[in-house]
Parts: sequence; structure tokens; C-alpha cells
Amino acid sequence: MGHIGIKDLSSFHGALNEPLRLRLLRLLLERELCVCEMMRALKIPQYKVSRHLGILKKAGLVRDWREGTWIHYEIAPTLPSVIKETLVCLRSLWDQSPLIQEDLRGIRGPSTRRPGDPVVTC
Amino acid sequence: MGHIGIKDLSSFHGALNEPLRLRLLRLLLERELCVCEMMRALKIPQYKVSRHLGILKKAGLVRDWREGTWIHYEIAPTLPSVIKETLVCLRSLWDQSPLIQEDLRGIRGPSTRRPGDPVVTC
DNA sequence: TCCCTATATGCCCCATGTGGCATATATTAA
DNA sequence: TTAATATATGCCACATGGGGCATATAGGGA
Repeated sequence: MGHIGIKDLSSFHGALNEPLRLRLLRLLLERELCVCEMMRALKIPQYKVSRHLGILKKAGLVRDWREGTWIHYEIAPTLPSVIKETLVCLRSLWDQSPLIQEDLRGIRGPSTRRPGDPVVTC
Repeated sequence: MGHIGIKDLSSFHGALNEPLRLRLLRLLLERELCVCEMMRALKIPQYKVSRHLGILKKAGLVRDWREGTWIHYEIAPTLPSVIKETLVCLRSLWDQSPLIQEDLRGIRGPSTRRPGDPVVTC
């Protein structure tokens, strides 16, 4: 692993600087999710979710893949371990927030759908 | 300790969103410093240091006190322990940056001055 | 092919934040 | 009082970034 530039750090902290992105990232620390699940959990319009996920993606923090009409997002598995450890640490801080806890209740329990199941509603 | 609102988290991450503030905070994690020491270590104009320290102060991350013409800054001792632990964790991440390492070399060794010594140059 | 659902994005307005300079304030010494 | 050092801040121009709406794109089913 090479060095991490101040530019990378800026990119990292910039990504976390937005309340919505922070909440999205926290959800993804729980498990992989599709856009519409995050919409419902955070009760925010679709274009916001897409927009901010796009920013997280550009910062290299998440990756996405398509399954039918759904786009799934997850924490990027290729993330440097330093970053991963930092996220785990930040999670403890974020979880002090009642709003974060409420968000998490919105995705409790594993997805009822399995890969291969027909795509019905989201 | 009560809850931490999403507003507090935003304030926290907002404070870290600026490269200069991040570097200042990293220096202060090492030890208490006065403004002119930070100016020299980071090689940046005085008004920037003051400005950004002011923002860190408003975010509650640092506190200051006067000693003669100097203003000393340090990590706020009253900071919630969750925040303190987070800062320690973030330090590991930040220290991966060569620029951060270079900044630290600028303040190596304890201050040569002792409280009570005459204020000469900074 | 047409339609519906799911997702992404272009565009414009506005709020926030920073750079940079000049200046104000505070403290100490002469 | 005057000067010098150390620090804070008001002001303005500019860049960045999010809100919000409309629209584009893509996949699946009838």
C-alpha cells in the first residue's frame, strides 16, 4: 500500500461532510442495499439518493451493480484496510445519533428477496 | 452523556472537511501549540491559521487561552469521550499522509519555552 | 411495440465556504 | 505615548455544492 495524499483525505472527509451521505454510508455498513430501500429508510426523494450515492461512488467508498431494474450498492470491498477500520470506528460515533438509529430501523432484518427471485416491487 | 444529533455530526465532519483544519487538528493532537508555531509548521499565512482555528473552536473541538501576546490552542479537554476516541482513530488514517508527517516534523520536540519565561520571539 | 418501474443526470438557483487583503485589537516594552 | 509583536476579523470576489424539478436511460412484462 502506497501513501495517502491530503487530497485523498479531503475526498474522504468531503464525502462524509453531508448528513445524507453519512446516513447512506451508515446503512451500507449494515448490509448491501438497493436504491429504493434507502429511499424508504431515509424517507427522501429518489434523485437525492442517486445523487449522493454517485458522490460516494466517485470517492471510491461504495460500488454498485445492476440486477434487473435494481441497482445495488455496498461498501467498496477493495477499500484500503485503514479506511475500513476508520469507518468501523466512525460507526460508533454515528450510532450515538437518534436519527441514525431510526434510519437503521428502516432496514432491520435481511432482505426478504433472494437473488434469482422475480423482481416484483421494491 | 446525552445523544448526539445529526447536526453535531455535521459540525464535526464539517470541521474536518478542510485540509488545513485537518492538519491543524493533527498538530494539536500531538501537543498544545500557539498560533505562530502552527504558522511556521504548516507554512501558511497567519490569517488562515486564526480563521480555521476559529472554526475548530466554534465546532467545540479546540479551546484557547491567552498567555501574554500568545494565544495557545489545545484539543478541548471537555470533548465527549466518543469524539476523543474517534480522533485517535482518525489520527491513524491521517498519519498515512506524507504531508501530515512533514507537518509533524515542524513541531518536533517540546516547546523550548516554559510558562513564566519571558516572551521573546515566537 | 408500449408501458411501467427503477435509477441517473442535466440544469438553474441559492447558500455556504474559502482566499486574500487590509485592518482592528490586545499585550508588552521602551 | 509610541512602537512592535501576536492574533482576530470585516469585507468582497469567487468557487464549490446542495435543493428541486424535469427528463433521460434501462430493464422487464404484456
